[in-house]
Amino acid sequence: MRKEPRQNRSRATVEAILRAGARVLSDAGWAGFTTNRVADLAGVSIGALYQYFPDKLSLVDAIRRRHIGDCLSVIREYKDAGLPPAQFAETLVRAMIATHSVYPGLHRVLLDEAPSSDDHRNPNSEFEIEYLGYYMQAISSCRKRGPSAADHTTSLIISDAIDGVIHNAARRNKLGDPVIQTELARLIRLYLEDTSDVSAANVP
Amino acid sequence: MRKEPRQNRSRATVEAILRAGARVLSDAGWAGFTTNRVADLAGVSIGALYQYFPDKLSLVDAIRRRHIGDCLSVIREYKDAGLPPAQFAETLVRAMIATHSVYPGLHRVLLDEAPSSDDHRNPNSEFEIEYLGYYMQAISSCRKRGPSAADHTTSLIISDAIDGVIHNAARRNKLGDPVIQTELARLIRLYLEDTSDVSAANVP
Amino acid sequence: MRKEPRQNRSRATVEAILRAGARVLSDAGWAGFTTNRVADLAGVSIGALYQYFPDKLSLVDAIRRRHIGDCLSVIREYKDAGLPPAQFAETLVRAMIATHSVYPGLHRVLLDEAPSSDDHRNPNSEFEIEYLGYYMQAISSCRKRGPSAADHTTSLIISDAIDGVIHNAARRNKLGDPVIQTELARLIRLYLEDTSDVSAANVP
Amino acid sequence: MRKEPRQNRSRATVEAILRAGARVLSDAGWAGFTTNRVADLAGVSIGALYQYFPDKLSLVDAIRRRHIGDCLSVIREYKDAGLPPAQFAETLVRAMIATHSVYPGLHRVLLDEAPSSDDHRNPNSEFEIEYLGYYMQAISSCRKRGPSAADHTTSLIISDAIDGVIHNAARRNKLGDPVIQTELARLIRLYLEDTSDVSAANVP
DNA sequence: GATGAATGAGTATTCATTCAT
DNA sequence: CATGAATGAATACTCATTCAT
Repeated sequence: MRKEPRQNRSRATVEAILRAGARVLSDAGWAGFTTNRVADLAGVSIGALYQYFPDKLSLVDAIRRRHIGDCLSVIREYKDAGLPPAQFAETLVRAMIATHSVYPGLHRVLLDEAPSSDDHRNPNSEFEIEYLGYYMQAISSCRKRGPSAADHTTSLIISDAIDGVIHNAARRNKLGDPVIQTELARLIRLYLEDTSDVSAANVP
Repeated sequence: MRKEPRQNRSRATVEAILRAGARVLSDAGWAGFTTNRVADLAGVSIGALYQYFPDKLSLVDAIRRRHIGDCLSVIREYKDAGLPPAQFAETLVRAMIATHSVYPGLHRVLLDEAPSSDDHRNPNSEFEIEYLGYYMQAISSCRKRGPSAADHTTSLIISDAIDGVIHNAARRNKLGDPVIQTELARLIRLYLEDTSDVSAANVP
Repeated sequence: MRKEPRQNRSRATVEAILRAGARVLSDAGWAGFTTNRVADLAGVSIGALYQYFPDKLSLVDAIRRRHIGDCLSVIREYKDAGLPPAQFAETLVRAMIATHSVYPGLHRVLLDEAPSSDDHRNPNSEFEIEYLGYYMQAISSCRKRGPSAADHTTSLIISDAIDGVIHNAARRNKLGDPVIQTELARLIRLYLEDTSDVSAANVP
Repeated sequence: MRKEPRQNRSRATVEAILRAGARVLSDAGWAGFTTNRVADLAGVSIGALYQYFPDKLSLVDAIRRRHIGDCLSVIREYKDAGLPPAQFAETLVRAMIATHSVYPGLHRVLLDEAPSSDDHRNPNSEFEIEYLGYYMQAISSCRKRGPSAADHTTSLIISDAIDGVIHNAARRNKLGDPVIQTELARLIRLYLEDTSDVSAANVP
């Protein structure tokens, strides 16, 4: 950020810009994300936007930092709870859907479309590593045993399947449908409960 | 399309443009998809491109029509085969991954980023109806029973979970990883085999 | 200037702004001379700058007035000294170099790049008239005779040649080189000593 | 340049842009040099300008390359002629004035104001080295003796004095004045003819 | 008075599309 | 028919200047 907002007025401005930016990204995608449109929607002048964000990329980075923080919070909250698979799946799915409900398209646009200074698309980006790390902890905690090498693959499958279902539900405007939520949770539960998997081989 | 290519040369030109377009969409996304870039890569002049496609949208529509046709073929092929869940899941996943391997990013860009004249995002678009219809047939065929209302939800969950896993694998350059393929198939198989689901309630 | 600074604090503020302005003009040229940058460097707020200077032009005019005053002082000091050509040239060159050493680029930027309300580029500007007038006096005093019409041309040649050599030395970071100083003085001396010139014709 | 003009039409476009650019730089300086203004004056659209020049800097570089070529030609032409000082000075000054007469402000703007990719301001820029090299050859050729280390300083003084007088004459709209030309030539001749200089020490 | 947040006209650059050759 | 030069609306970003606090 170009400069730290000190007065109340400027903090409100920055907040409005971030909200408007998330809205525009979610609704119009990266191609429709123009700085003038964001400023308009935020109700500030284009100059005000550039007081705080030196360029378009830094704005989208700020929006991403905030959104990724939200995503990490969700999984971080349950990673050590030791809930049984049925409850873990149910809780995780509900929380993820809630996180994606305000700006349904935001996650996809931030991860797939929008460019980034730190390349978060990289499988070794800080975000991916932290995110999958939490998932692996959650899985071993859920299965009441120590970590296993195969948990990495399990994490990928679970997080990506959830991602796919939520993202397509958002596309179809069905994020609020309780049947989707129940069935997605069932998909995850069945996968977690099955012990005939490759990971079993690694746990003596 | 502005005019039907009749001569061989014209057909080759159109083919080159479509291939180049798919490549650019897959590699550079909608934001990097410029008509001049496509013409360059296709080895034709920008004027030639506009001979066959009246505007950018008609070009992306043509690319989409072709890609969607490929996707439909995959599921259409197995919808009446009556394979047991394990084999159906295995076969379906393998075929889907193969379909996405030539232009790994194309599917996502076409469905999520690129605008469209006929709104294919619409849950009632021709494509979605046909696609999900095939899935529903495949599911009831797989379960050796007649169709059920709940098969619609099952179709959504399965197709969207596959979509999510494949798309993120592509993003991580892991589309060829056999472990991903096996585990994705297992996820789908477990879900199909479980009969404690809501759909059971709908079948007397 | 918008208002005369009366208190000590105000005078210090104005002084800081003028110094910062000269520094920025010298280092970054007219294109890099922004009011916010000057205010920053001066350690005052942009609002304070606009308290004393109603706009950017008035600021650059104030800087120019001060610099031109310094230049006039140099030549005014020696115009009636009646030094022989060798000493006059030596002294003049040394003093001119000293005057340009604090803000080496300032003179050029003020005269060539920066716009001005009173058009100082105009050959009939107050500054040019006074400056060349002093030169003409110095020349006739140096040659121990009365003024001549041709002294105007001689003044132009001498002042412009000095200007060119000093300005290019500054550009090459060689303003401090004593060889440059010696040779420039020699150039001027030879020209002043030569009596076969047109000016001779004009003095009966 | 972004692409080589092949057809006649495009060669004319590039030529018009270069001429218009030189005119704008000369008349309005770097600060007034806007790409839209250049395109307007050239009678082409802004898009056409960017077909040939990828950005503003590349345009000013092209203008500079051409102008510097002209300057080098002048001195290159006389460097080996072996003319006596009086004629050499006369000829050089006349040619230099002619070169600066089409776009009187251009030289100053290109060397002092406009930024450059290859930093031609650098005393070690290709241009400076070649330019001063020619001057040194011309001086030793003019003095009918071999090269001397002090010729470097002599070159600086002569070229910079000429630069200063021409540039200020241009500023005063007096480039065409024959008295200026005569007197400038005299200044240079006297300096070249004087053998009491430091360079004498280096010639046994 | 002093501050610095906000404004918005102006500038560089891109890219879909047209049309003379 | 094919080519590629030309067009110009749209978009990112800057900076002189104002004014609420």
